[in-house]
Amino acid sequence: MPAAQPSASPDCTVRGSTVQEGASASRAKGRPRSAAADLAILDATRETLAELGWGGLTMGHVATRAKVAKTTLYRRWPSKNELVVDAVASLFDELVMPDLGSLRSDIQAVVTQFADLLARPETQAALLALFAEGTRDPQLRRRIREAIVDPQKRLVRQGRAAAQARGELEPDTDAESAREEVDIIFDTIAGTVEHRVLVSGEPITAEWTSRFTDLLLGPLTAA
Amino acid sequence: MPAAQPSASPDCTVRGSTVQEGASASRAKGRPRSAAADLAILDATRETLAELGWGGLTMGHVATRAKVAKTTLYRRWPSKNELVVDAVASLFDELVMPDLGSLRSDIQAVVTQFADLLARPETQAALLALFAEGTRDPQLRRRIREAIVDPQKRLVRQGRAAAQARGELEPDTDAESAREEVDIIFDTIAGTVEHRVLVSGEPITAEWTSRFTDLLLGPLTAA
DNA sequence: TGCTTTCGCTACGGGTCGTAGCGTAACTGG
DNA sequence: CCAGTTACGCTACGACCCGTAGCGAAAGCA
Repeated sequence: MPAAQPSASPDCTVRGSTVQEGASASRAKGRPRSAAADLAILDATRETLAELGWGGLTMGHVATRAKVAKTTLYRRWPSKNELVVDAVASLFDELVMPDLGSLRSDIQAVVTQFADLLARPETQAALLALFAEGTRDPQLRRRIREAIVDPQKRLVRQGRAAAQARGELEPDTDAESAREEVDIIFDTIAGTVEHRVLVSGEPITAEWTSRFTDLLLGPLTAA
Repeated sequence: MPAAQPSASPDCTVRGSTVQEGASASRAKGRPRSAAADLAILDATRETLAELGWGGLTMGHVATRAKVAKTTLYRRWPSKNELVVDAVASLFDELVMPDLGSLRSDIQAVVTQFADLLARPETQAALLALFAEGTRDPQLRRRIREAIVDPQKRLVRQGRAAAQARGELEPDTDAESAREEVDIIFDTIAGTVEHRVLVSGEPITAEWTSRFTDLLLGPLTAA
């Protein structure tokens, strides 16, 4: 398995005081943080997640596995939740919107990609646990949305744009209405696949994907 | 808020040995278990869940609140997870399939009911956490499916049957195909509403429900 | 009146979280 | 080259929770 590329925002804590002082780009003064440690910690988090699941993920384990002191983890992330957000977010970056020539095949491709991602043990162990914590901690939920959920809405937007360019969909008339439509499509795809895989525990077959795509295409397939 | 009726299966552990001996219905011999304690524990679990969330739910808290010794909890449920399954399952029994005269209004009514249920703090705190644990513990997942998920599929079946009786839907041709259709519809409704409420964190408005229903009805609305 | 099982209580071992204190390592500016 | 600043590894700690064990007492049955 290829090592996932580091997340866009490796650090979670701010170096120095909270108030921004002096120049905008503060030149670090002391010993710089080890970038290798960042990667080692995130990798160790994903590996431990895959092997032991959320319940078995302890800061001690991660630290040992990353060959790093436990205190080093707490210097970067305030809590286990934030660490896992960063560790998991990068997994979603591999999702891409292909342009296969028809809206139907594009949707099927994305659904299949998402199903494969959810089949991986580290995703499976972390995603729902993270969402669960998010229901209680509004700040964590915001981080989840910013790092994981919202970035993936690009897939829906890209797919819509391609279909509009092909003439399969009407062009947008109202920006607000378009945004709501993107949201509803996204929630439907993400929620349904998650529920099927993680709750019902049944596999995503090609036939299921085909049926589900029919549902999503809705009125278009009636013609 | 009205006290929820007790779950169908109050006990989780078997009294006596695992091997079934003698008569089928084993007549209890010693001091019987307090039925009042069962209800007090389940109520205390829901209340604590609503106030402190999953993370704040400890067996000690529940025991204290139910005015019961902690050991009494462990005599009935082997672990926190199983206790919460029973405590939460009864919340879902209040969902009903109304017969409002059209498939469209029936769907909207159920979606609204489900959204209201998910808006309640005890449901919100417990459901995703439970699902998350279920991804790691196959036995717990089975209990979740049997106690929470599968029973609610009746709603989809009832709605379909009513629509078929009205002539809005074609009668079933193949039993297997019908079962798959029920599954896909159920996963779509449950998953999408859960994702919208619990992950995206946005409210379910009447307008959203209307749009989502359009999506579900699919080809029918094109006519 | 015995027998059986539950009940409340107290205490315990094992594990995790997140923090504090220390001496040392790395890097920067004078 | 040397002081200042920051990160690092290590160890230890208090607080909390889990799940179990042991005890005497209570509540039903034969």
